[in-house]
Amino acid sequence: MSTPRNLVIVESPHKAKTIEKFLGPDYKVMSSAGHIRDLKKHSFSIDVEKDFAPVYVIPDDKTQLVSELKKAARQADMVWLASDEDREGEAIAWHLYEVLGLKPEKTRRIVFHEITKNAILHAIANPRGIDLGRVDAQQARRVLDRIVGFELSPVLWKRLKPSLSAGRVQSVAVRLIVERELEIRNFVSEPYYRVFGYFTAAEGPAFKAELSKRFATAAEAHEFLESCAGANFTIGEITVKPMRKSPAPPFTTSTLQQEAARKLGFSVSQTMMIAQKLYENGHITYMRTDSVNLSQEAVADMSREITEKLGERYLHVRQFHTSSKGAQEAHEAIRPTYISRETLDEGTDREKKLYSLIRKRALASQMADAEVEKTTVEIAVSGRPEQFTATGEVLKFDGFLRMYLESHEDEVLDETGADGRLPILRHGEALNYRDITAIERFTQHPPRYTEASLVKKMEELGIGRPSTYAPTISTIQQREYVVRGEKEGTPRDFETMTLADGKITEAVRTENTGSDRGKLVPTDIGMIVNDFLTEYFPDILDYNFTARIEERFDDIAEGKLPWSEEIAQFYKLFHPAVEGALSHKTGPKFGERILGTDPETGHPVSVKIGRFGPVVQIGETESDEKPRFASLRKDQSIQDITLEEALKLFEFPRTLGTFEDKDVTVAIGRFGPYVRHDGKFASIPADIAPGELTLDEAVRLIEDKRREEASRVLKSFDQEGTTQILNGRYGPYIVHDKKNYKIPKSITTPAELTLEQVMEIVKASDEAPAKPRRASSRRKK
DNA sequence: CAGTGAGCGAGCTTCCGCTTGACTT
Repeated sequence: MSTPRNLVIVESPHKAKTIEKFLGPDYKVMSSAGHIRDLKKHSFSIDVEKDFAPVYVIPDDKTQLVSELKKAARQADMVWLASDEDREGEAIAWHLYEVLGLKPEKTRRIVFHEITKNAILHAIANPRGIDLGRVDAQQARRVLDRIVGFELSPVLWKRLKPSLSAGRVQSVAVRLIVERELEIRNFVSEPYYRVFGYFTAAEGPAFKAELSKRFATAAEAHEFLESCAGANFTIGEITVKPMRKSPAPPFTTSTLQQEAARKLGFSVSQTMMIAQKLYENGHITYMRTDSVNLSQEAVADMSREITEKLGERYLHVRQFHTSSKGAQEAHEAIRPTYISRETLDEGTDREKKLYSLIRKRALASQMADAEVEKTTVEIAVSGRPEQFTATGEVLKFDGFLRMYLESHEDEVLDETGADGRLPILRHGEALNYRDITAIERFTQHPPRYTEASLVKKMEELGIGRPSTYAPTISTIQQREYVVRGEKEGTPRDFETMTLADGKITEAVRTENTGSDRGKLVPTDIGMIVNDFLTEYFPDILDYNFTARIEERFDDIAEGKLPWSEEIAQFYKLFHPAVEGALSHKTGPKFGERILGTDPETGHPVSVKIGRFGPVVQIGETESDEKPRFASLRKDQSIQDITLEEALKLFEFPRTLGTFEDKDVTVAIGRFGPYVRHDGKFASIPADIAPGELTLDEAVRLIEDKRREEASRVLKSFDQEGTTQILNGRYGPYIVHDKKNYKIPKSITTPAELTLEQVMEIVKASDEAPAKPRRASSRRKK
């Protein structure tokens, strides 16, 4: 077998495989699997004194790959660096050139934005050199992010809490969430009344209309209904307007994440994992992209598909242009690789659903506008200045809607029923009312961010990249700056008044309000870290910081200024701010609140962020007496905890008395209140207040727990309990050597298993190939 | 997935963007 004379290096192994097929036996295609070199992971690795010289290393998990690339490069007559045409891709090409020790005459830099044979052949026919300007811009980006992250984070460790982190992207993401929460907190919801009427004309069914005016009070609404009782209703102006709706562009990473969340309920990281699978299996193009562009081949295929399946009338070839800040458009939009594949017959359910969403969105983008006829009818009320308005929409031509309907984040349930068809109505025609209802509504605070809407906002601000949206969202949750809300909300009454047959009846109905379930909510730590950073580093936390710095990177790319100069200018302002923030101030800790004094000891009581999170402290650290500490419960907040609530936290641990000659104590632990006795623990159920727990109740809990433990052991094979069959929350399972094993479904009477059978299951399970770990699993430290 | 339960005197922690595997609690 002769060795190919050409080596092509791309970023993704899957891309390499595809391309190799296009290029024939003269070409070997390998991949770098992303960056092959970076700043050291655990050290600053930037020499501030020497023009910010970066110390690059090849990470351990890349050394083997790099040596393979080196070997292949030596054997080739020509090496084609085919990393992506964006800033990072250019840097990857340069690192490859440096690390592999390539020679200029044996190296070419090529780029393509689509994985099609033509695009690649065209690229090979039109090589260029490495764009060092762009490489420098990347180095500046990299160095800046390292400086910001590695200088800010230690400030947080010293002033607030160890292991915290800050960065150009994550800190701004947290800020968005914190500020939204403050808006919500300060929002005062006002009630108002909307009025809906159902009317009938001479012919046809009743139709719905809404009063153009909203009333501020129940009295005004009532008065209006009263005057309706004896009023005449007459059709006023009728306007008929043709309208067109256009399809959305095909998916980018960000829009895919948003729509998959709304339409399929996927989290941002789930979407990316599923998309990765689809990509690896060759079903879709690359899933980390900011481009809405489609290759000519793809457009041609889609045109054919639309014309064949739906007819010429449905086709409308369009070119979309990206509007998002900082887009680098190294790839195509996300689309199916074979558009005629309507559904997948392999893969998981979720893969199939996501594929179909991607396909429909891509196809719809090349389809005709939908045509709608919108009719607006005004209805006058005699003796009143207010008017009702009825709207009807008739779809004249469905166009792209046949394929795909985009959904919107803040979709308010439309209570006007606007999409219905109105009966035939004439100007001046008299109407009868069937019923008219005034409903109390409340003004709404702005919505909390979801993962998906946060990604949308970040993209608008140009913060983060397609490859980092999902990781950033999990970082800010791992640091516990932000949690997904769990509050179910509370019921709220609202009034309704209905006029029918000349009589007004009133009723009170109930709705749920204030739920933050699944939404992103800042924690105490998130709030205080944000306050701290915005106070000391307002420039970095500015929503436009990234956009501004991107302009500087553009200057660097154009060669207007050496990158180290640019960084030096930044550092001159930034570093003193770091020193300032570090300079230790005496007095209360940042974000600390003094609640008052402890009536028993007279010592000050305060709440703040402690080593392990929010904590109440009685007494001062400097005093001779040791201060006492107690953690806040999960549902309590530094912002609004009262002195009484704080003092209550010190009621535990408390000894209730003795049982069987051993102390019975009640305490609050990491997982809620519990009773402790003789080295054993029993949780206190949520419906018993731990403060009011009596010794009798505690003993009962201990006995319950003993019973539960006794029934937990189905069978024990030895005294020490190294091998047992236990009854768990999810049915029986085996414990052997402190590891848990699943009992195969085929065994219906697990209590009758023999030791031999148990050991067989253990052995089989130990030898089984490791199951892929669910990436969504949150790592508890 | 399978059960937990402290303390504020260890040492370590940390960034953003490219990209995939490796691997038990």
